[in-house]
Amino acid sequence: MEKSLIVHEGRTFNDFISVDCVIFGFDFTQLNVLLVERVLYDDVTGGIVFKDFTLAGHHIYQDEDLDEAAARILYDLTGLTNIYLEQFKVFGSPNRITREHDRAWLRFYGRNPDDRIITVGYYSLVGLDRITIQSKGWNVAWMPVSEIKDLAFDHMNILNEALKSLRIRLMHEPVGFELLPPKFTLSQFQRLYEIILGVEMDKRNFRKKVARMKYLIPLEERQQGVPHKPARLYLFDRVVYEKTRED
Amino acid sequence: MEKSLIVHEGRTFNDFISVDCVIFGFDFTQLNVLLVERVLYDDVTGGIVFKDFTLAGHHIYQDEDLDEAAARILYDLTGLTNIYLEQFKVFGSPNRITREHDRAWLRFYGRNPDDRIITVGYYSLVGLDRITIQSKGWNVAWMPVSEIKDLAFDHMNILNEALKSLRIRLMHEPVGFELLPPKFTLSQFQRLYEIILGVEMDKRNFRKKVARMKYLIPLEERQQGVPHKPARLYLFDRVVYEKTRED
DNA sequence: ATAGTAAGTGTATAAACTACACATTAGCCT
DNA sequence: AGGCTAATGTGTAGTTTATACACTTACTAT
Repeated sequence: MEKSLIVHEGRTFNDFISVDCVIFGFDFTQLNVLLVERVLYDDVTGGIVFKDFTLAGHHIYQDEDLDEAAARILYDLTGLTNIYLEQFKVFGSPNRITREHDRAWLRFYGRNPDDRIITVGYYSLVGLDRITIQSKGWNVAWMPVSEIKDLAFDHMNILNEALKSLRIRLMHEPVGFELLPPKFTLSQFQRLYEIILGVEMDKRNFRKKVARMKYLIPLEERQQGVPHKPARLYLFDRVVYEKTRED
Repeated sequence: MEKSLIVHEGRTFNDFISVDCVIFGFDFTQLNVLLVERVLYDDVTGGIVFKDFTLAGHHIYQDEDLDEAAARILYDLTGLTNIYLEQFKVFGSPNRITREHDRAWLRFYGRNPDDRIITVGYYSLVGLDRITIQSKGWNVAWMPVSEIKDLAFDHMNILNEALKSLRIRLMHEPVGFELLPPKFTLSQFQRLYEIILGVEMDKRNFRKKVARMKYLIPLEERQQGVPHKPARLYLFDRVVYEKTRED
């Protein structure tokens, strides 16, 4: 452990703490995660040794709060602010990074793979339509959670833990709204629950349940351009929700 | 940030990460927390400048997992192993330690109060009768949560966050058993909920609810030596509980 | 024996959950 | 224009869970 050498815009990074953000997005069909491409080049030839994906993560600045760091990482990748971020777990095993290709990648970028780094995991929920990815030189991509088989470092584990937390949270609080556009149909809302929780739900019973949520505002507006009976659109009223929460 | 100098039993401490344990105990009357006395002595006279209390905390060893560190801290203070420990939040604000007496205390013990330390918070639940405090030179004490007005550093904040997590958890899972002796009465069990959640509950309705918990085993045994009708004793069956959980 | 104390028990009402089937209304196709 | 397709939208009956509420029982201590 040496004094930190990495400096950026006049601020010093803390080399021992990083934040990883699991950024979830829902496209009415699947739950997706925002991933960042990682490339290892050959020291000698400069050719590509491998490509894979990491979660959105970064070290924290020495004078930066953890929540701030998570918000910064989210902003740098998506341009979004004021998004709900949940700190769900810390990953601090001394053997977090054991696979040889992960170690090689770190060495290539001048890091010591034996340095111990503690990572604080956050997840955030973004409505896919609200976002135009601001790549800033990174190659980023939405990927369906169901298709992700492996990730860099221990990020697959971090993703799984984030999913677990999200599921528990979704069962108790209506966080699903965050993953949808401002106006949505009840079917879209139901599908979101079914996909994230991995269950099937009865349409009538689901509607009875959400009818009790006073913060779910039905509009006169309807879906347009669909080849079937157009569904009514709904709004999530955050103010009413905050009032309801007091119990 | 310099190379770590503190070495203990041949292992190196990580100076940037610590673990704080909020160790809860219930004595049938109140919810208590295990605290460790902190003393600041005068540099010159050696007299006591102040005494107060901290949570049970410690830096982690470089080769130690976070959960291991939490278990070690709990063991060192109570001699207990195999106790449930829940990692509930990370405290990493760059301004965690601003009060002058906290800074003075750190300086006295050779630390730089401006060093940034990230603390991972765990809480654990112990049945008070199971435990004989192993002080190992520290002055430790159980203190009722309701009587704690302030603690060292940001530990009051950590305690409050632990309580918040515990309450949420208690509403969803029957973790209360951990705070009671192996055999307990339903009134004790109910009082535990009332005290931790800060609510009053109806005796008959409470009993109806717990009657549905199949992992709560009624014994033939009864309370002895009480000046009123002796209550039936109950056991928590962990095996049945784990089976019930699968739903 | 009696007073004090906490244990233990039942019923009626309201709210929430589950299972289940058919008519409606838009676009699309011919 | 008419019929097809596809998803929307709605009601009821049975079961389980939540809430409100008061008196008898069994032990100890005086």
